[in-house]
Amino acid sequence: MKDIKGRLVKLFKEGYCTPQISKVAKRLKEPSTTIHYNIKKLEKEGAIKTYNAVFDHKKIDEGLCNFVLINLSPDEYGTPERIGEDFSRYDEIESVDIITGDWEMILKVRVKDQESYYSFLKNVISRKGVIKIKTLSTLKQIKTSFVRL
Amino acid sequence: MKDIKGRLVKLFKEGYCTPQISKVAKRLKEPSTTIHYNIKKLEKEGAIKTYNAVFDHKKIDEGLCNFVLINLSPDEYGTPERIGEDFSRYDEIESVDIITGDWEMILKVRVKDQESYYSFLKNVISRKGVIKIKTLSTLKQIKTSFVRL
DNA sequence: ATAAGTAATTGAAGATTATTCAATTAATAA
DNA sequence: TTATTAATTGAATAATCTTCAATTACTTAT
Repeated sequence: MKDIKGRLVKLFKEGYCTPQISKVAKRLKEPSTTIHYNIKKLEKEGAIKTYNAVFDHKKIDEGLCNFVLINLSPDEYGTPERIGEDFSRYDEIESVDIITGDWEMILKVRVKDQESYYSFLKNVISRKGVIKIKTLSTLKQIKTSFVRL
Repeated sequence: MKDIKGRLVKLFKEGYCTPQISKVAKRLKEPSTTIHYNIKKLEKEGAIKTYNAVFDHKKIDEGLCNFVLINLSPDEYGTPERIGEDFSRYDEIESVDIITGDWEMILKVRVKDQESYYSFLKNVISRKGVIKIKTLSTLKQIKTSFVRL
């Protein structure tokens, strides 16, 4: 069999979706051309970056979700973006934010289980520039990407 | 004029989008009926919850993004879900997670500016059962909802 | 206040895409 | 092996998106 599922998940994480103009038109009780015009405008303005799927991650082998707080070495204070950009390339990382306070960065990481998290921590997150890590492990998710689960 | 923009944003936060079967078919070099079949299967399994838009929140009056760590009173240890469910109803809250460690819950909150955050903190987040709050303020977002910005 | 210019809304037509259906092939279990 | 179920596919239909031209609503400068 062809592993279509895995390839679909990969594509839908970042895009390959589109708005349903006619459904929106019916819901808002406006002509579909008006809806079309306004959506294109939002896209051109850059207000909408893309359209993607929201998963039940338990069902796509990403049952473990952790928030990861990161301290950077003082050498990196000037360029936390570079490290953040590197992290952002991994499919396992849902979000990367540079923050204020006791920690410089917070990641949201989704993997299969503790074992794969340990391996991801060792091989990806622990790197030059990262001097301290604190993991907040998610016990239950109630809302994600503005979607109630 | 009709405020179509605001209404579109509200709908697209939670859904009203759909996969682009023909684009996926071309990309994966499979017949579109095969793609269609596999997508419907993922939806039936519940692996895909919905399809939605990913915004540049700065451009939709949600320029301020904060992670909020919450301590609950011991009375609420048994039912953190109830408080989480209540929070999840607010459009300003992108995610709600119950976590391990020093804090019981973490929220991701998007509002216009510091003033509206202060008001949101006072009127929504500070409530019976919440005894301590710590805000991690986002200085720069590098990736959100699996999308690099 | 008015005119000129720009932006937003809309209906009708055409282009593109999703969906259904029936048939074939592949996988699984007895 | 054989029976049963699941997955893949092409052709036809149904539905949707997109374009275009026209109208209406806003904005700005005089």
